[in-house]
Amino acid sequence: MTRPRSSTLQSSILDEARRVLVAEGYSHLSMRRIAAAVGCTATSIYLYYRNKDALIHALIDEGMELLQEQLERSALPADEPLERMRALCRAYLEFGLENPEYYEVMFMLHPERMDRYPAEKYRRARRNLEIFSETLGAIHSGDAAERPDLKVLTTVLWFSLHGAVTLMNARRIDVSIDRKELLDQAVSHSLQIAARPSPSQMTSSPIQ
Amino acid sequence: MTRPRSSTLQSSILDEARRVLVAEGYSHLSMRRIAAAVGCTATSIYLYYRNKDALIHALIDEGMELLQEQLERSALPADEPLERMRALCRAYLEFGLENPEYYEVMFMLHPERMDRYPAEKYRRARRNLEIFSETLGAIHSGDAAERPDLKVLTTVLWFSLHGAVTLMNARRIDVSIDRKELLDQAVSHSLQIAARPSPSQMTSSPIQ
Amino acid sequence: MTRPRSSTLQSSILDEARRVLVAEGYSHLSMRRIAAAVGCTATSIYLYYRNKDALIHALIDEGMELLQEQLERSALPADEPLERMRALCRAYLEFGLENPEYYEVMFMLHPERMDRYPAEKYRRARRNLEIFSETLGAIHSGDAAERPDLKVLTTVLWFSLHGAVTLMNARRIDVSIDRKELLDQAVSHSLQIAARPSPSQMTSSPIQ
Amino acid sequence: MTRPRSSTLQSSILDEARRVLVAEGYSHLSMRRIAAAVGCTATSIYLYYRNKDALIHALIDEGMELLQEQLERSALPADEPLERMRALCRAYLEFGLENPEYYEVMFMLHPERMDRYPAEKYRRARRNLEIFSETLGAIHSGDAAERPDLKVLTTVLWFSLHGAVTLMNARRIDVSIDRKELLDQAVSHSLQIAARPSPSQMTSSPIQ
DNA sequence: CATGAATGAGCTTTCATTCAT
DNA sequence: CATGAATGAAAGCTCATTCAT
Repeated sequence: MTRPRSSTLQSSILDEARRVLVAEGYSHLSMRRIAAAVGCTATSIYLYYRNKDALIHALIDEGMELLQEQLERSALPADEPLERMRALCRAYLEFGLENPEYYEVMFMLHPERMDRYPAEKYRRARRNLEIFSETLGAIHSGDAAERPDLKVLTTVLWFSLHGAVTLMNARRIDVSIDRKELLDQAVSHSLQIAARPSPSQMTSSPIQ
Repeated sequence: MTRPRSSTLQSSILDEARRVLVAEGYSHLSMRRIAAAVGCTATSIYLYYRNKDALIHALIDEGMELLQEQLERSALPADEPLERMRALCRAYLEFGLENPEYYEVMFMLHPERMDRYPAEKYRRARRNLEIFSETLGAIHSGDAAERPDLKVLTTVLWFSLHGAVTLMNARRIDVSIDRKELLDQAVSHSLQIAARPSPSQMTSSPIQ
Repeated sequence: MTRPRSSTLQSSILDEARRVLVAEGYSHLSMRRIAAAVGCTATSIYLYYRNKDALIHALIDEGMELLQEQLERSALPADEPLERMRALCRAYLEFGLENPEYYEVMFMLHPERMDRYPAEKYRRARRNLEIFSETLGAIHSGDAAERPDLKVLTTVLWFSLHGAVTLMNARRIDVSIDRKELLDQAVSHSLQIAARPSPSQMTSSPIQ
Repeated sequence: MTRPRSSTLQSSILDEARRVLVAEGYSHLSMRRIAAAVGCTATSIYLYYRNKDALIHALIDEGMELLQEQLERSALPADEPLERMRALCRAYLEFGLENPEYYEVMFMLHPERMDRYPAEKYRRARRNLEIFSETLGAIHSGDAAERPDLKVLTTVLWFSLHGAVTLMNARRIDVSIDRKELLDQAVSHSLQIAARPSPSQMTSSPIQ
């Protein structure tokens, strides 16, 4: 009556799309299947999303926002940059491991495979990296001259986290390995980005 | 009469499957297309591979072997463990970046999504990790007591490399970042695994 | 309040339908597309046109009127019947060649394939033929007794012109043929209708 | 038993395609409909025709061949060129009027709307025009110097015939007109191509 | 006068797979 | 050892149209 239902179908569609995606993966996500599950015709989906890509973009968007929230929430209690960074890493891993298919659409889809990719959608994605960048910058604040580019460092940090999430989600990890310790070590290793000596030193004598 | 020509078709199929995979990507890898390219009918493929999954498993197998060869070849000239490790990291990245589709099938396919998955297939995959493990073990040879489990360390190292390969292949990296420097830094960061202090120290004061 | 603005949408729809037709062809003429272009919903079109056929009939009507105008305008300066006829032929060809999609809808649609076809719609179409008829009649004014039926002659003339328009628009003409000369000859041949000897002579000795 | 049936499905498909085409027109010709009518799945059609275009091309081809046969058969008994020409015109009209949809696919489809048009298919189409050309050439044999290009004359002749076929098939002809006389006059007019004076004369004094 | 929501039928095409031979 | 024939399911998408408001 107070029309909380006028947007129902649209959100049901997104809900169901997310569900199918999470449960069965990207390749099983079809318009028809969503429609069947949500109780409308495939055609109706097109009333709300111009095409399948648009629907997926909405999902990605949603995921990026969710991740951003989780990252920001996790970083709040930490007042020291390094602690903040550790919290961020943990939050990122958590998000990726708890929302594996979400994560997959967000970070594993190859853009060249999406016909129409709205560049604008990447902005929100970058925002998440910037959260890491800023914290990393705070840690390294003193020695701007000698450290490698902040963008590069952030990306390398991202590599670690992303590798952890995707390999674990793809069940590529030996089951005999203790999951908790693995995650701890992954975080520790990631944090070493923050402790890296300058690249010149690195090259000459990487270990000590 | 008893010439091994009968095995020709089987190997042609695998060759062609690999070619299609590398050239056009996993999503274009269909039985029909392989058959057309190899000059037989789609039906014939089923003489040698129970189904598409089986064929893909064979491809994965082959890819793992190829990667293993490349890793071993790259490590040969290095007689110092750390140099060896650096060579291994570089070789891994190179393989992943030069064979993106191959790499994807090898490491990004979710086993639970393939029907009838023979767990046995992963054995060869693990061999590749062992190459890293052994080198890592050699570096850490002295302090077995205090360092974290070798398997764990190797896996964390793998995270870094895998993250680098997949994010770069998925074109998720800011184009303004210099590719070469990024790779150098990724390798450097990965090598820090070999330089890690003991975990207890890590936890208390990760930097210093 | 009583301003004729209410007729605006109706005419916009027709305008847009014509534009889409001319620019993109009959096969792209869909209710949705028209609605999108005109800035209303597809549903609104049904307020003014019972269905797609009705809309198309309106278009045909309009096209017939347009053709009529062009024919009449072209014939104005000619005071001699034969010159008038030549002008009419040229104008007809011009119209057909310059508005291929329009022409197609006007003259190539099969009425039996349109549901609910209002035969009355053809009246305006016939007016265009009458323009030719009248001129033809003026040329032949003397020998009413022996010439074939004027309607028949006009139709045969129409055959020539229509054949020229449609084959050229369908790109069925050998590209090595000079377009201008072809048109000249087509007009010349059409004009021979006006110069035809009586049918009896025709049959006995068509040439000489 | 003597396997006259091995090619049955293929020919049934073509038969049905032709039937649908003739009965309901090009726009109603769908793979599904053909499959349903012929009793197989839509997929099976693709065993014999690579896609819808290929199927249509087969139809066109068939039609062109049929027309050629009819033209040649009709011309046989005539030993005088002009009589031969008259027979050809009549045969062409007959073919077009008796196989309206066939004719439509053959001559009214716009090639630019067919994605993949095999240029080779046009060869057979041209052969049919050449039959006219040759006969026209025989009539005009003496005065090669002054007559317009033979190709042009043939095309203009074709205009007349094509216009007659298409307008009649599209039911655009006033029902009060006697069909037989109309056809006679159309043939007569077409034959005037063979009797045309040189273009220069035409222009100076078209009627006498 | 106009809309928003929804439908159902339809489209071409691709796919992995099976079965009789 | 290999094929040719055929299937059934599924895909993304567009269409004209309706109905309640």
